[in-house]
Amino acid sequence: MTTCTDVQANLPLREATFFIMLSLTQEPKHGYAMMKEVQVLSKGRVLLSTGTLYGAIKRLLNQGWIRRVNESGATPSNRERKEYALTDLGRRILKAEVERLNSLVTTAQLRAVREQA
Amino acid sequence: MTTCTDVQANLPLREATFFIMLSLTQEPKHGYAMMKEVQVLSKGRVLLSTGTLYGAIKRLLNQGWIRRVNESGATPSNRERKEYALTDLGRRILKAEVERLNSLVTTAQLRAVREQA
DNA sequence: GGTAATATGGCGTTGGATGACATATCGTTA
DNA sequence: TAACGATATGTCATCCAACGCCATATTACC
Repeated sequence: MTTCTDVQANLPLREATFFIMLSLTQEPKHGYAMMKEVQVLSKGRVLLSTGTLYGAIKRLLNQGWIRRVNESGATPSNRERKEYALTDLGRRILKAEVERLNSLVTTAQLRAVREQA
Repeated sequence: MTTCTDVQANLPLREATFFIMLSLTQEPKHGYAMMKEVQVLSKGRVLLSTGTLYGAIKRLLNQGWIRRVNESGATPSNRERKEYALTDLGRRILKAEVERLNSLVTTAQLRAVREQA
């Protein structure tokens, strides 16, 4: 584990990372479910490859932003499924990122970015 | 020049790129001025290294997102200063990015990302 | 004359994203 | 029951933007 508890130092999040973490805000999920959720959350714009997804999960675990959640005792089958949840640190980072994003939008709109045409 | 006119395909922008382009929305600027402006726009959060700045300028020129602007005939001195401005494509991309960002914030806030503590 | 600010640029390294590949199970249906 | 698409997890090589470090030169000020 290589955790950096300085929230600001971990920003900005890349798009894939942002959506992966956002997909875990409500309840724990396993990888494949996260992939599908990201697709919905991003309105189809972000289609994670498995390389991105499982690479990110590995990294996020290592950083202590998500943690492994034990599936409730008896598995419905021997089909492998690993569930993950946000840690408190992860939740704080995600919150800070949303605030950063919000500030970005406000700044940009003050600049009145418009099409000339 | 390796221009891709598909605006959506060029998103998301990295933070440095976003701020560099945002610094050019009002009037043309030269590199060093862009660096200072980014510092202000980001409220001190983003301090570009010259490596990032001039690397980005080179790339943005190549992509056709910014263009070189001739300084008004007689230079005030022989001090080298190269000014740049957003192209129409660049402006469209920046606008699309702000919209993407705005959508991101809305989505995230619907998800109600809050601290538990 | 010295120092800080202005100004431009190259180069090697790092780290996250990506696409390709590999593997196995589950559910449906022909 | 065989085939097929969806579910599910993972590795690997490659790419690219950002970053820190270095180099260089001019301008302003004391």
